[in-house]
Amino acid sequence: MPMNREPPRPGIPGASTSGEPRAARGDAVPDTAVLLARTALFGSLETETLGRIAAATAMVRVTRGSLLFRAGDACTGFHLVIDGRIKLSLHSAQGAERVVELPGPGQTFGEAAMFLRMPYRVSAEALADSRLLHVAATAVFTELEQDPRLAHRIIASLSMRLHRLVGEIESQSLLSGTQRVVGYLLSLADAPAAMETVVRLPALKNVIASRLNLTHEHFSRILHGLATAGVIRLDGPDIRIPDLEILRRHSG
Amino acid sequence: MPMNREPPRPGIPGASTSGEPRAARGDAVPDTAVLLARTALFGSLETETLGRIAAATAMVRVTRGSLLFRAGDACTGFHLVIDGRIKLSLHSAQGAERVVELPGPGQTFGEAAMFLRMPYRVSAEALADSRLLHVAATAVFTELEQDPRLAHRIIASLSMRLHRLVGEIESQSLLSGTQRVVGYLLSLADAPAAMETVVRLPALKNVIASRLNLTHEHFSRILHGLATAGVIRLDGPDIRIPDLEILRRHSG
DNA sequence: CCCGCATGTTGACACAGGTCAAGCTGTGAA
DNA sequence: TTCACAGCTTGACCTGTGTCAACATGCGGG
Repeated sequence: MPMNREPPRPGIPGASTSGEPRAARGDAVPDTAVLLARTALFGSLETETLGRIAAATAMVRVTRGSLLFRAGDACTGFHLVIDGRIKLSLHSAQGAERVVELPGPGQTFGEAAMFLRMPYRVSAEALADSRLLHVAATAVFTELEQDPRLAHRIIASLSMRLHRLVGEIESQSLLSGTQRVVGYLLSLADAPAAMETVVRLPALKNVIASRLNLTHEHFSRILHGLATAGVIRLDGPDIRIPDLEILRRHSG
Repeated sequence: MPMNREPPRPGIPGASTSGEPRAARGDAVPDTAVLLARTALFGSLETETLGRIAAATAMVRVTRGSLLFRAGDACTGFHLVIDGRIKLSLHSAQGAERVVELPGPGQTFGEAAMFLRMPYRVSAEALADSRLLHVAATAVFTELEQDPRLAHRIIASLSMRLHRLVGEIESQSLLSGTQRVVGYLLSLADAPAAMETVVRLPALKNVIASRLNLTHEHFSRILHGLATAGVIRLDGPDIRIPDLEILRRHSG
């Protein structure tokens, strides 16, 4: 097996009954309701509401390389990543792939398709062995009737995603390849300090390249260009950034 | 003044008090509530709810070339186009422009910024003398508390927009210039008939070019390429499509 | 009626980024 | 230990699209 950059935590007891709603004693997975309460969508909801949603939530385990769903499949709910990494991608008629997003722990995906009651537009593949929660659409819809706060959250979350997608379009049409890479590296380095920062790419380089709408060859050249310019240093999957400000100013 | 492809209806009496919530007798503008009820957002809402929202709605008139708002401005509500045409665009630091959307009569914009309570991400400029309704955010928020149906509508509308934006990203990263132009022409020709169809570009060609992420020169060449290939015929702002199926199959 | 400017077309050329191909490197399996 | 292969790098080359510049066209205003 090739390099696996995000191995599952070593000590997870088998618990082979995947799809079980609530994790039991000793398992590394916290309570479903607790996990849901940590998301932007369900944070600070009433305990009862949360409980009912948790009851309609199932744990899903996917192994590296397996498909969670593909574009065109019916959508029965949305997903929350517990651990691992998922690749959301579009596919052209000729087979070309374009990675759209790489949700990791704490992130959700599939809400838009769920609320539209339309099939998925993207395919989802596990880049590492992953555990997710699948929240059934029906539960969300029934709670939505009752709780205006939940509606607020959903609206805010969708708007935020819309906002970010516009940013995506902006970066793709107005920025050069190098600028997109720089912007991406800066977005990974959430620390705003001017100190040396190390970022780890959340997936293999060819995946990141596609996420940035570049070929992996071009991405490689850009990275090495930045390295010879001295604004980053390459170290396998890690990228050392001596000074974030200098990198930010490096327009290309 | 240069060519104006979308002149305001000829016989609109002055009614110089712009910003008046409700249009009076004789004016070509229907009742605010009626206009709102026609949108996907507010359709089939209770009359009272609609009335309260209509009371918080103001008519806005903008002349061709003037800015409705620019990126970074605070957002106090969203807009519904009554007539005319608005250009929503992004601007790079170097001054390059990218047209994102061209909302016309019946279409809305600015919801995402409103719900996020964040400043606008795009600028809005009138491409023709236009009339719009501005719906105050406060009114939407208060009605949202009460009416779960409104919440549903908003969620559906945001999801739909998200869906379309993903399509935008797909077309930009997976399709060639010619394919994007063909796709755009087909989207303008809503008639699914195989009969000869005439579509009129909703804005000047340089604007459409930017909307498709092309230079106007390249757009011109693509259009003439399609014309010499025989799949379309050019006639100023009109484009005649002898057979939609043949155009659809024309990949490149 | 003519001038001027906005708009669009066309040509020559440049360049970012894609394609193809060869080779390197490190990890996992045998 | 060795092998095989996935991942990555590097080089040579190609092409789609952008840039720049010249010119056509047509509407609106003086």
